[in-house]
Amino acid sequence: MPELPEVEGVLRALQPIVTGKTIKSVEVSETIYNSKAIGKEAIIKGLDVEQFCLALPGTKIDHLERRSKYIYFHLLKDGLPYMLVSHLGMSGAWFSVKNLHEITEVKFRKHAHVTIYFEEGDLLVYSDIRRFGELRFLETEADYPPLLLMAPEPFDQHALDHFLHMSALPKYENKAIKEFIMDGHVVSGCGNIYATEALFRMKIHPARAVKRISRERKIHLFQEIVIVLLDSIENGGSTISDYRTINGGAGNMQNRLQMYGKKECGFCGTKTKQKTIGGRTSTYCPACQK
DNA sequence: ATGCTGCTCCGGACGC
DNA sequence: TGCGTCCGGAGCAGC
Repeated sequence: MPELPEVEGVLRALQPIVTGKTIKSVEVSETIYNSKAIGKEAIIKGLDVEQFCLALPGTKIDHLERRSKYIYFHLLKDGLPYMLVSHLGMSGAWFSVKNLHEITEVKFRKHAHVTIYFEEGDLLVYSDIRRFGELRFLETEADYPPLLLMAPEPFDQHALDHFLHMSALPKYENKAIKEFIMDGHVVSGCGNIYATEALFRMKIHPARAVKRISRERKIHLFQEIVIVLLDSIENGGSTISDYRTINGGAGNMQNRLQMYGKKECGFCGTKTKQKTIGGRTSTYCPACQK
């Protein structure tokens, strides 16, 4: 499950490979073509397959940017800016190869759904087992308004003020803290793994109501989220289930996690508990987290 | 005017 | 072996 650190890893790997290249053509798998043909929004969002495949050729990749869990491919065509926006969802991955057979893991090769051919001769392949990911061709962020509503980057100097401001809104004050910090309008890029870790490190019960946490503790919690995200980026992200970096690489952060996916508390050894909060499985230590 | 709930994109993992 | 059920980022329609 790629969260901010994993997406950052993908971005850093992708950047030197694709920057400056020109897209020659785009191919979409028969599976996606068929899903789209019966009206489903499978991976390619907002455009039909033909429009998408016609839009990209002739564009040059000017630079990449990560925004929350999205990767923006900033493009230029005839001097005009466009963007290809990518979200990996649950199981999306990019592969830079010379041909499809270079994707050695069968499950990724089998679910290769969008292939970008470069003028330079190599390919960029988007593979997605669960098809929860998305690709959008846009002129600007405003063409897909939810992008404008995302919380600031957690490392941005305004991010903490934004977080505190949101925590006082009626809409959020009665919410469970875990649901709150996993909301992309509140914190950018913090999913189940890092929300779980940050709350464990802070010894806060994931179901505790936002309004029952002091301002000081909220500030510390936000800082802990930033620390755990940066720690993960430094360690190449967490390689869990279907997440891969470019060309199938793996990170090391999964070995540093203390609560996510654990049977016993890494601190006191108590058997961990699981509770569904905001519709998502949440693991916590009933002894340490209050 | 909010804010819930459920639906939608799916296949793999798991239990019986 | 085979079938049913659960899971999940995130937006959105409908109540």
